[in-house]
Amino acid sequence: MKVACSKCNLRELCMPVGLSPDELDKIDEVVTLRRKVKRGSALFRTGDPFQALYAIRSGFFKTRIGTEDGRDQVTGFQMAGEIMGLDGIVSDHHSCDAIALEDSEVCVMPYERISELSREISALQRHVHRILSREIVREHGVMLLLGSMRAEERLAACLLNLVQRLHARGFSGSELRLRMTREEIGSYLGMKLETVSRTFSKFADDGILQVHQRHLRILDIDALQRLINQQP
Amino acid sequence: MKVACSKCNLRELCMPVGLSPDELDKIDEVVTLRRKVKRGSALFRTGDPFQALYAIRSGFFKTRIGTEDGRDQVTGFQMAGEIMGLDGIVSDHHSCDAIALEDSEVCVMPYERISELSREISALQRHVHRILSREIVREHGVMLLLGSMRAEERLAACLLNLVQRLHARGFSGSELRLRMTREEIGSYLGMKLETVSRTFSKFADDGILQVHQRHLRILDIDALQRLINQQP
DNA sequence: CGACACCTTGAAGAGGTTCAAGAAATGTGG
DNA sequence: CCACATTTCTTGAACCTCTTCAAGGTGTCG
Repeated sequence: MKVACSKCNLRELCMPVGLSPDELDKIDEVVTLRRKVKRGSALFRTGDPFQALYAIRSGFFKTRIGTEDGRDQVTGFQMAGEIMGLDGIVSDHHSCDAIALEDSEVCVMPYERISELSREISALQRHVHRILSREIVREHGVMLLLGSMRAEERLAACLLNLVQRLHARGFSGSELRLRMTREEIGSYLGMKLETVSRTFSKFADDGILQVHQRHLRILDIDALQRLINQQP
Repeated sequence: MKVACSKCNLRELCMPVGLSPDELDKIDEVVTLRRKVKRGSALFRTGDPFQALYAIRSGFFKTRIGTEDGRDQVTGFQMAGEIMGLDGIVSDHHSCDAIALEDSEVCVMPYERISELSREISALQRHVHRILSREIVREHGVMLLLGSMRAEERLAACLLNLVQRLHARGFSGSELRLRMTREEIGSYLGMKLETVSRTFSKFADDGILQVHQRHLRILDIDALQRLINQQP
């Protein structure tokens, strides 16, 4: 039932590499339990006490922040092997919602345990730092996207990013099934759902993409790449 | 010449609180040297090998990322007591530029030393995690700003944020001297310098702000606050 | 004092939003 | 398994915000 990290096929995504057998044994104690999250429900919500980081074992999530006045911003989409909950460290409370976009399962890694172990295993310490830093760099990229790109470029960048991450997990490098709505994509990319839909249609007209609802087939990946590498 | 961290008046901004005298002694070894950075020059640049984190002792910085096609996004403005360089941890190379906007001085904290010490001092370990997490949460806020706010709201949010951070450092809560150009503000906020200028003028017309070049006086801070708390 | 960078303002234009209506897919309950 | 309700997606047309282009003003530094 519970698969040890040391035997998990996602280990290279979540855990440091190059550990000694001794260290590998200890690492197995990081994950205390698994938790299933139904599509549409929350792994954690803004304000929840922070206790653990979560590695996605299977499924797909969005994270989002909201404001009192009802504004809503999707801050990212997360897939297998990625870590959620980093936002909670600073204040001991989560500052965003993590919502499953399909039935999912996560590995619960109590923060206290991670902290203790990374004082013993410097490779783990380094790994935790890297995960945090990687998220900062990822968000820099989103800021570039939101701050300086136009609608077509944003969507192209988002699709390329998704397909590349899926490809790294053994899925097709040209075909994907979106787990999110046009509205969620729009929220992430700072545009309205109608604009997302129109841009999909334009890509289809241009022969870059085949769009059937949430099934996408990328016909011309170079064209997508060119879109984001060219100044308007 | 070199002021020990334990005696630095910015200690509460950079360093963990509640350390034992013994731990305080060790903390002093984190900062190996100070480095002056002239206005306009870089503390580090994209591609530079990552070796240290930097705490701002005095001055003001911007961080920015660029792309091959000449796009440019300011990812943040940093002031005394704030930490830079976190982006470099993940890949051992910096992924943004840190540029001084006025003559500045930073405390160099070699990453190796921080890592070693935070294995010994769990308060330091926790502190490093918090700093990284805080940056992630800050960037979530910027994503909300860029993804869902309009020009006036963005500028209002930016000004409130700046003045609040300055206030926390003992400066006025209503008056400030900008260290950056309209273009840099615009890059940060995802708008053109003309729009920044126009929005300043509008705020002045509305009696919210006095604007004389880079000297700003906030006349109605509640009005600014209301601007960002109201849906369009 | 002159050169340069920075800022302001106007007018025209483009890109994206809003509002609206209908189509397609998905889920629900009988 | 089908009928119906609901959610999601697409598309059109009018509108609005911000950008672009342009010109002139202001401040700063050698």
